[in-house]
Amino acid sequence: MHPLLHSLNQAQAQAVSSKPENTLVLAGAGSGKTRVLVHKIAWLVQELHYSPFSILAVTFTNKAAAEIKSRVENILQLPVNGMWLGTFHSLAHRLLRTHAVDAGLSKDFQIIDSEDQKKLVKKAIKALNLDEETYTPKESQWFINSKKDKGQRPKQISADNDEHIQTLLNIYEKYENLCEESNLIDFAELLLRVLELFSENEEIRTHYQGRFKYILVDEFQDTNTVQYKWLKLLVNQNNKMMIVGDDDQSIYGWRGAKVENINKFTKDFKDVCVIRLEQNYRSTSVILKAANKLIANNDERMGKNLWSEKESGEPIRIYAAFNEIDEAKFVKAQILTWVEQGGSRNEIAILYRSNAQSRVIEEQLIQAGIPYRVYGGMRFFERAEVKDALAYMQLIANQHNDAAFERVINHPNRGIGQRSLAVLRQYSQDNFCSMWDSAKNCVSDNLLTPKATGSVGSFLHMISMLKEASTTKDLSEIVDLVIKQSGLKLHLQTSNDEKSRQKLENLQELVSAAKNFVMDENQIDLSPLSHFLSHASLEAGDMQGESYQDCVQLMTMHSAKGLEFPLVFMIGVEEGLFPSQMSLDDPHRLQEERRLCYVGMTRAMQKLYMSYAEVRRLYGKEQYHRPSRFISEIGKDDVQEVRTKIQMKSPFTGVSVPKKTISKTHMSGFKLGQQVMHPKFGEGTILDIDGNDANARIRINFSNTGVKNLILSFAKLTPC
DNA sequence: ACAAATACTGTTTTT
DNA sequence: CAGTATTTGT
Repeated sequence: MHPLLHSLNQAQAQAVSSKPENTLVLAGAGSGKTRVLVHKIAWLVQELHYSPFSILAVTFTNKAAAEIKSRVENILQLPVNGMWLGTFHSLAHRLLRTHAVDAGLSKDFQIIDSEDQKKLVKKAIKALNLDEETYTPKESQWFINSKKDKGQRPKQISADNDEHIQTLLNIYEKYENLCEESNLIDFAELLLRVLELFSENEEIRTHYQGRFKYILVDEFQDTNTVQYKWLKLLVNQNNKMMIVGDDDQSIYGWRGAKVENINKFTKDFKDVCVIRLEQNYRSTSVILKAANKLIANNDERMGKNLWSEKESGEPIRIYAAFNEIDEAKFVKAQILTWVEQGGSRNEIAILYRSNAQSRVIEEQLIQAGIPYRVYGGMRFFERAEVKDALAYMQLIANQHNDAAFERVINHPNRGIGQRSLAVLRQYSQDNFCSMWDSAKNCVSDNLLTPKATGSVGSFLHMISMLKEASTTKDLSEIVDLVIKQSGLKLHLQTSNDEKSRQKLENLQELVSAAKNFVMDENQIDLSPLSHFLSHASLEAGDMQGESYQDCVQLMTMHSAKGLEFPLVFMIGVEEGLFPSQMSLDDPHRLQEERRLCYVGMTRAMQKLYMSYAEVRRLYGKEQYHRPSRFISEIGKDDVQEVRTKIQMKSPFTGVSVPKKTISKTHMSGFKLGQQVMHPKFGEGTILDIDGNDANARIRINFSNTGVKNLILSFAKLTPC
């Protein structure tokens, strides 16, 4: 057998070694899809002698791209720099830099993130003199992006006599103008421009069709309309494509991803070979069985049944908490037990639907002295102080970037307030020029107060000086100069609180980032400064590299996709939270929530806990939730309830009931959650023990007969 | 021009 | 409740 196929199962080997043809690999959770992708690339190069230059591999995250790159290089034992491997966005970026003029862009365009985008949209709304109450930046931004994700320009959309839509279209159009004037491109635009480039420019299209002999796409269920069209334009009779994805793990529909693209692929392309990877190497079969049962409640699935050779494993434990604090305490207790038994903390993940849920858990973990790490939140290049510094750099690279100009003109304070700014804005609007030019003219024509004239003048001078310096100095020196000359550093040094210290540290970190920055050898014609700025927007930087500490991982179920942990807690599994309130009335969104639950469950390798709280403090109000429908959909077979509602009287009476800790053994010798044998009812799980003597009532969930309440002294129970 | 006070608003976020 | 955004007051 070929060494590349050695470690693969039959389906995986088929995907890797089949002769090049359009292929759909339906890869279930934990079925080794990355492995297939990596081996396929290696196979193409090693066995079929494809040049790396003729392979295009697309992923959604930089992390995934980096992983594929390093694993391929590891197998081939040679660098694969010639290969086009990256995210949709980074590839689009590269294409647009190479073909800027053909794409109708000026060479030094800059990329903006969604925060900058929102500001620009806001500006567009203001410029159109619209009421910001009826046309919120948020809604408008969402409108614009969803249209761009579908590949639509304002002119191609009909408002259907709907005044509201028509206005949103006007905002879209105005926003486009603002972007163009400042030479800015947002994330969606990056992709849309490439689509338009490919569809309108036959020469370029045929060039890339010829160049890419084989195209691989990861996480295909997450592609949006534009990305799909983009790929479709690249494929002709002479090249082939392999897409890898899992319709059951499509959880980004709200961001424009179209699961249907998987199905569409099999119809749009001729003779698509479909390969299913159904053997799971991650979870126990109990977990898989439950996950399969859950996802079976969705319709329009491609169909897939995960199985495992692993032992059945422990049942999924369901904990009915009395409130969110009780839930957190339960999780804490289980973690302590796990660690006591020799488990390590980074084997543990606590997954939740929304970020706000981490707080209560954090409080308990802190109290117990358990180290933890919360994923998500601000990323490095998104932090305000870092973006301030970057805005200076953007302005140095392009003085006509109004967004950058407005961000830094009075930050740190230079005494240029709303009054002066209004003059500058008005002038730029009247004369159709950038804020930079407006400032220049307002200074020379004395249109500002003497004080403001001085401040603006020296600001302009400073930027010009920095621009001058940027041509001779290297990148990290420029960054260093920027944070000093701008006054950002001084500003943070004077305010002497903990926050400022942290911010200062981040700026220093930015200097190091610049120092360590290596230019992508594929784009030599870009200045280091512009290159670095693009990198900063395209790769916001998780900063997850550092902490190697052994700590519990806290994250949303969305960010858990692709990861795996021996012990997983899914918390807040309640109607209205998970599935989320906003998804309850829409069957499609509800199914996406279910897929999210599926993703969450399939993260677990050995043990899975799911919990819900009867009452939860949310937005300052107490909310009563029912257990999530997802819990009942899993069924009873693979599940063990740790405590039932009998304990839940207290929230209604307002009197707190002494809580039973399940780790504590009851004086009867039995403890909650324990497996017992009854002469008549057979095997069961102890759900609750009420009372402390022989008259204690015991509640047991029997696998054959269901839940029964018994008197401890009469029930002849034996542990098993 | 800035700090303080008040109003508002709450999923998920690969780029 | 808690964070942000905007408005108000000096």
